[in-house]
Amino acid sequence: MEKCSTIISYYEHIYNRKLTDWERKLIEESFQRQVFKKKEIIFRSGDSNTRHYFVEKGLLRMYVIDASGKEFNILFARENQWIGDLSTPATTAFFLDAIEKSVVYSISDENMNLLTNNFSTFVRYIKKSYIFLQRRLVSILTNTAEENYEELVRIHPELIQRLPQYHISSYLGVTPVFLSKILSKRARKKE
Amino acid sequence: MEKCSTIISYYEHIYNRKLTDWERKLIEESFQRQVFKKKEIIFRSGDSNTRHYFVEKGLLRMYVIDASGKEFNILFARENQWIGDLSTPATTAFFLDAIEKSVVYSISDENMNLLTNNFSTFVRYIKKSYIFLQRRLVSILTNTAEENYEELVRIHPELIQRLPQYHISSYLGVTPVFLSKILSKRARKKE
DNA sequence: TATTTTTCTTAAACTAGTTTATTTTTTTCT
DNA sequence: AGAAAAAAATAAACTAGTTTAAGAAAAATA
Repeated sequence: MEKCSTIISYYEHIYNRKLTDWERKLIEESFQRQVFKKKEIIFRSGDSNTRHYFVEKGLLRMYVIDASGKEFNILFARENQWIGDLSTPATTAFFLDAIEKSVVYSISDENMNLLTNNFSTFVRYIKKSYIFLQRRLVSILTNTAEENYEELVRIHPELIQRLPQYHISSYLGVTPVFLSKILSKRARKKE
Repeated sequence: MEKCSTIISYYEHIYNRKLTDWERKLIEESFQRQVFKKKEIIFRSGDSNTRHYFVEKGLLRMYVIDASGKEFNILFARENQWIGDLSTPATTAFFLDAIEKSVVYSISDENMNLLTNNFSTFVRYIKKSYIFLQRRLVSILTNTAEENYEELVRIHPELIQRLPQYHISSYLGVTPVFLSKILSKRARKKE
């Protein structure tokens, strides 16, 4: 009958000690137990202030839908795993839904920060790196090398100037030969 | 003539306040100024205890070399950016080198943790997620879909049982049709 | 258990990206 | 400035992965 026992034992496991009454209270006030049916959408692209989810039972997935409507899964979470968009509270590009009927504990980003006194540079650094990497993975999964090149030109024009072409091709995940093809096609177009 | 002025102003910018004398002292004791020539290798795959690098001037890149000897860039860092392998102190899979002659401040992971009191669950969560994502990006850049499937079978056999095939194919970044081809080829092989 | 819906397989024609090799252009070094 | 080395372009034959479509198998539902 303990309200958040799964979550509390999770934290006790992580911290390797019993939680104080104050900590237990904070957890019980922060987390919200939710049940999702199979195929139920938990958040969708365009939503802001998405929450973090800890799966007690079931299976969730986070995914993107590209311009042509195709889905690409980014992450799954099963029992005792976390899932959510770390970009929160910013607008998310992802969808989260339940593959199986699932029981989860969810928490807002704000409360998550309170719980973990997230006020350090290192956290910002990892968080930023993570979000960056995530974006990159999505680009590679969803776009052609040509599109990824155009994006790079748009967002980091200065890098294009400073990098030899073979470093750019390697970043895009293609051969130098293929990037060269892309560039010559591009040059022909712009006349 | 101030010893770590670039780094100190970086932290003052991030924290949005002057640093205390104690903090300045900690920074001056933790960071090590280093100069790398163009093409100089800073760390290589197999090294452990790699450091974190903050670029004052120049351009660095972190990359993997796959089985066939091909390089894939994972990350670049220019002025005022951080680079390093967050998996440290574990053995790294990456190479770090200087694309241009570069001046950097480096710090050990241990000192980085002291500086940012990294003892919260949230940090672990992001760090783990980040490392996971990084591995995934590398897999997608360097392996064929077939190899990625074999890896998934090896590392998460239980997921294969629980996921419909089209979710697996989406995770691997290929079409369900192509995964089906892979599987039938695989079944033929194992007879 | 029969029916409907969802998932998986197969095939064939196609496209994105690779490989290897050769030539041209640009950069670096003395 | 001239020679040597590194980087980029081009071509042609190849392979990994896509698309569309139709049928088979499996799962969900009445």
